[in-house]
Amino acid sequence: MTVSNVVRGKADLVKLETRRRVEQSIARLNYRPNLSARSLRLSENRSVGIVIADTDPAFLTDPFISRLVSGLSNYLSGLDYTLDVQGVAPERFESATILKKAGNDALCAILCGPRELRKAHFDYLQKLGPPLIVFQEVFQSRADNVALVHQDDLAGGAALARHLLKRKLRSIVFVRPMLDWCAVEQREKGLRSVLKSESKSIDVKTLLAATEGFEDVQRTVTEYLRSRVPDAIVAATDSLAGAVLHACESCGLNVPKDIAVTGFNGFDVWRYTRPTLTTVMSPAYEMGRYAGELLMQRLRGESFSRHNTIFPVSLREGGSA
Amino acid sequence: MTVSNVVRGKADLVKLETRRRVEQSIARLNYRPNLSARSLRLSENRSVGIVIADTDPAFLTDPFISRLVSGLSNYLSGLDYTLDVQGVAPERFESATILKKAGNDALCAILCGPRELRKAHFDYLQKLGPPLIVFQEVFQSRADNVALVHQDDLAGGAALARHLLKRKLRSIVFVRPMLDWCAVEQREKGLRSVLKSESKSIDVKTLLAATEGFEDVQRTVTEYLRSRVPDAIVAATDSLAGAVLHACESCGLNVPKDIAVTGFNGFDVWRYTRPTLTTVMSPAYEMGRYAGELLMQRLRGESFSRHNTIFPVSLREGGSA
DNA sequence: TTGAAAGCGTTACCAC
DNA sequence: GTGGTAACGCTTTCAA
Repeated sequence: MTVSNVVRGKADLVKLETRRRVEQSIARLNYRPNLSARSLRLSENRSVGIVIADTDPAFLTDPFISRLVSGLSNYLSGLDYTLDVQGVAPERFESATILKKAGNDALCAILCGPRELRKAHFDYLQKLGPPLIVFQEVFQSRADNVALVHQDDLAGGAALARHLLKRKLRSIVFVRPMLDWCAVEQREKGLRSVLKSESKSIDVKTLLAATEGFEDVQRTVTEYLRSRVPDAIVAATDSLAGAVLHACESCGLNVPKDIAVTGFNGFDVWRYTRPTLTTVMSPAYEMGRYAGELLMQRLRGESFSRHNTIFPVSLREGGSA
Repeated sequence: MTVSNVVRGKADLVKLETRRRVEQSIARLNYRPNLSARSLRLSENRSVGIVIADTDPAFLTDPFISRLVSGLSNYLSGLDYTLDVQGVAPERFESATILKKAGNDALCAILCGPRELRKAHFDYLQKLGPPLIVFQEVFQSRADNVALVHQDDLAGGAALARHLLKRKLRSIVFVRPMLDWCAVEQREKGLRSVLKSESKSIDVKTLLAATEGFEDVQRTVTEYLRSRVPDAIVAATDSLAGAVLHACESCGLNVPKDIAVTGFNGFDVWRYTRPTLTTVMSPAYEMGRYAGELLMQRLRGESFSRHNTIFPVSLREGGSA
């Protein structure tokens, strides 16, 4: 017990000299306290898990995800909490190690796949028990252990639409990957709703690329452009937009004169392209950090202060539209 | 015990009917096995920790790091191991939560900062006890619980130098961030060694940007270009190279005609720029995956099959040099 | 085929 | 100030 008191810094409970002796032994023996034993005793793991559904093995490569996870991780580290990260294919979601065994005080998740599948995963996560934050989804839930955190992709899509309407538009193509993400659906929805209400005559098409990979997108768009050239291409993300720009270039189109191009999630890519991208800025890092705050509040015994948080986004004008 | 046998799938030890009953109760009670208790009993956590030293709070944003961590995480997930991820400022390295408490079966690390500091952190990590893999460092160690895994940045820098020597060169600038990374040092070393041996008359300067941030790099390079224009700029990474391209453009320089530019770690950025970047391809994902293999081998009781693994890199020619 | 007992390393509680 | 005792949930061992 005295050793335990020293380790945990209960300085007033231990005589100075005893403390010294204990500290020396700790240094000599290279002792580190066993986290499992501590967790077992306190029934508190000081650890949060995040499960990320994605078909891309390099799931942390997505700039939105990497920023969100960084923000969450840093906030938790500051409070001496650990973050377990696991990527998982959407079909295998429920068998993720993190979910099968109870080793985290709270869970976070990013889902993808068909809406029904995402809903099923959402329900599964809720039933697991521990406090849960799901990012970038728009489900309803009245469970008190669940909170949703997402950015306002609907408004983002709408803002892009309004921006594009400054030029005369007859046709728009929305390019997105086959894989379903709630955020992408919302972007398209926001875009279409403004276009429809402003002008019935604009032709809006959706173009699916097999994956988010550069080649797939470039090929799909190039093929499309061969048959007809829309007035604008709205890409679901900036990296798609980067591939779209190349497709336009290879078809001899000038952006933005012949065709406008926009992205989404302005992190870095928009700066590198020529012209720079008109895009929508995403507060991904802050969302991760905020989720950490919500969770810690909840773990302190309070209830979630918000069950649904929507982060605003902002249009950022580049040269591409 | 019977319950335990059911949970662990020791089917032959339990009568079918008993198993059914247990499974029903598990479903009804929403039971998940407690990982801490299991770890304590088995003295095995089924978890690996990775500590990443970085001054950038969004430490997972770096494309090399995000790919490496994804590769490691996926490999571990496949074996039902968990990955704890923590970013930490180099000054606070030793106080990282993951390191203070023993909660992982093995550790991984990516270091940065002045060489002496990195060495100190390396020694600290070794003394912790559990099997350790350090990425992107070139230290020596004969401890049997340590392995080093890095890519051949020396050869990468040399390859770039040889490529650049195809044009007549009088002066080269190597642009890098203030923050020290072993990989960056190696790239510079490889570059300089070839330049020196091939031609004594080439002037090689190093230009330090305050951070890796786009604006910092662009400003630093633009200012430099105002006083003189070298024949080539070798950037420490692709994202620096992206900023360098903008600086060149804003100074009215044509790349590659007036000046050559190269990057490093060809993941995505090189595709987006105009012209595309001449860069060096990095096997980051594979390095993470491979580290996972090494660790699991080691945790199975064998010793590290290799204490120092060097991954080859390859030059990828773009339009910028 | 089932289950009782012991012990993994820690901390809350309490007696000294 | 110090340290004995019990208990956290699990698995190994062994007896029933």
